[in-house]
Amino acid sequence: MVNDDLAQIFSNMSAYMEMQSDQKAFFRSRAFRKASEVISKFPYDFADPQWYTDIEKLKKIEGIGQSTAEHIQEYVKTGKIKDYEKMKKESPVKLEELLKIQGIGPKKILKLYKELNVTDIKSLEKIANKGKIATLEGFGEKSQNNILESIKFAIINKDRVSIATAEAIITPLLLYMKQDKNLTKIEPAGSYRRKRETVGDVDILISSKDPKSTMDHFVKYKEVEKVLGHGETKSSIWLKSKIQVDVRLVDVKDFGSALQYFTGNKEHNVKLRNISISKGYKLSEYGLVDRKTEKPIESEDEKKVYELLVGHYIVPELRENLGEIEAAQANKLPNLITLKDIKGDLQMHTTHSDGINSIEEMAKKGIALGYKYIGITDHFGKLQIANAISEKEFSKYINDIRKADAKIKDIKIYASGEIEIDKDGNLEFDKDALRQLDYVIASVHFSTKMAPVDMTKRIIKALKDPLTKILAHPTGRIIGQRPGFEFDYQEVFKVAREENVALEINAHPMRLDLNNELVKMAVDLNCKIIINTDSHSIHEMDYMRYGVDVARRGWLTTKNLATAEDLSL
DNA sequence: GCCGTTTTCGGCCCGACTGTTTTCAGTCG
Repeated sequence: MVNDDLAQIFSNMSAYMEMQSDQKAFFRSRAFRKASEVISKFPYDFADPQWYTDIEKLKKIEGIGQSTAEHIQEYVKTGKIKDYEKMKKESPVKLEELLKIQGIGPKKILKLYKELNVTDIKSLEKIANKGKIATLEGFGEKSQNNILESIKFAIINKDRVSIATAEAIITPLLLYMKQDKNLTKIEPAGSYRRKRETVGDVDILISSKDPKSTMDHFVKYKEVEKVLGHGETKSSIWLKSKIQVDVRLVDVKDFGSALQYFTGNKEHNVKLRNISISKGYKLSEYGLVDRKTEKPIESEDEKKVYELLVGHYIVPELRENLGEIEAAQANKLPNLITLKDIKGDLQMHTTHSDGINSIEEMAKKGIALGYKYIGITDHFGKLQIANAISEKEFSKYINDIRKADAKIKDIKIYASGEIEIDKDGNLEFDKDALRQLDYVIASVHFSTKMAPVDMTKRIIKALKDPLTKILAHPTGRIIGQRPGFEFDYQEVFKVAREENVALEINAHPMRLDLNNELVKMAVDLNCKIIINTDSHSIHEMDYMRYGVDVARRGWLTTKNLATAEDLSL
């Protein structure tokens, strides 16, 4: 959505301003930051004419004034903001790139540039490896190591975008491709089809009655920045949104085996090919053929390829060579959950803390999604920036939820709160207040660099508090920005099971935490898993599907999917 | 740059944490 791009741009402009030292720039920086926050949470698409064409309407949004409103208009119309382009051009450093490194911000970047001539990640890494950062005033040995570690993480995650971003880019491209009347089949493949949490290049498989004209149509897509390759069976484009898309054209009769091949992953395919050999076949993107007679067995229908080789169809989400092939052979594939199995959403924020919609609005959205219940979980205690609920504000908070619950008949509204687990593993809020809630959702936001053994103790203690019913975003990772903190997952999961605490899959596309591997571990340990969106607005409640994708990739069935009843709410 | 007046200027969110210091600046949420 254009809002996400705008939010990112204003956040970057804020950083550029912060690099200047005068008072005026300081407050401009704050204004940009505020605008970025407001835009990122805004529930309607600015690209919709009813918003961007009406400057007075834009200015009514808190935090957006004349200048920001004009910038929004400019961006929707032209795809660029001149002031921002100017900032980028005039800056001696690649700020956007360097800001991805944890622990350094505009001020430190400026210092690194002035003292050591650091201009991008590459020069930063070089200087850090030479040990020069540790000698700089305000930096030290630890800062240097943290920078190096963060660089490694940033490099690994370079050029990958979240599944939600990829989806927003690919969906209109698929629609555009379908306008071509010669196109007979189209299906995205690769990690995108497997619903991986991040996507590098996107592979799309197509068939056409007229390959040449369909490929011409593809490379003429209006979002193309550069055509990287243009042939009759394979073309590649680099989109303005900085993502590469490869299209492969195959004969309709080979579509199934080609789709199988290009969906992967690699290890899964290797194993499948070995199985085909042992059965006297040969499997490639051109079909399943008899090894001796070279006679084609099956090529058009992917499902049949699987049924012939391993007995049952394996859905793309499971194709990671994590036991799915053996499970298919033994007729023990899990009956994976689907979005329809989700009966409610037990983590969301409202205007009582840092959300932008009211309790009633969230409830109505819940009804529209067909939910039986929702849980309001505003921030409590110390998180001042999140406008957390203080002990003084508590009674109004809980009363408001009870009132809304009494008023709105078609959905149950639970009263809860997202409570910080302090360094020692205690829930950081007045216990008498917490007891009035229907449940407590506990999570870690601070002091995340603890030794794993201490973090394990800390979380376990919180799980053993009888008030805790859900452990939210257990590892705290933010995709592409920071890895999760480490602890003894098995140990923590076992305690969660014993204490009947559900482990959360946070469905926000930047979190997806637990990830699929940890979901599988938790499922194997027979833990209860809950999927919540952690929404800060009604439109984020639609993120549930990303959480369901992770759950499916983690082999989750309804047996281990927690409901309100399971948590005895 | 935004906002709200005391209406065209003056004030603007804040606490914890980290790594660096020995009282603090920068970062983060």
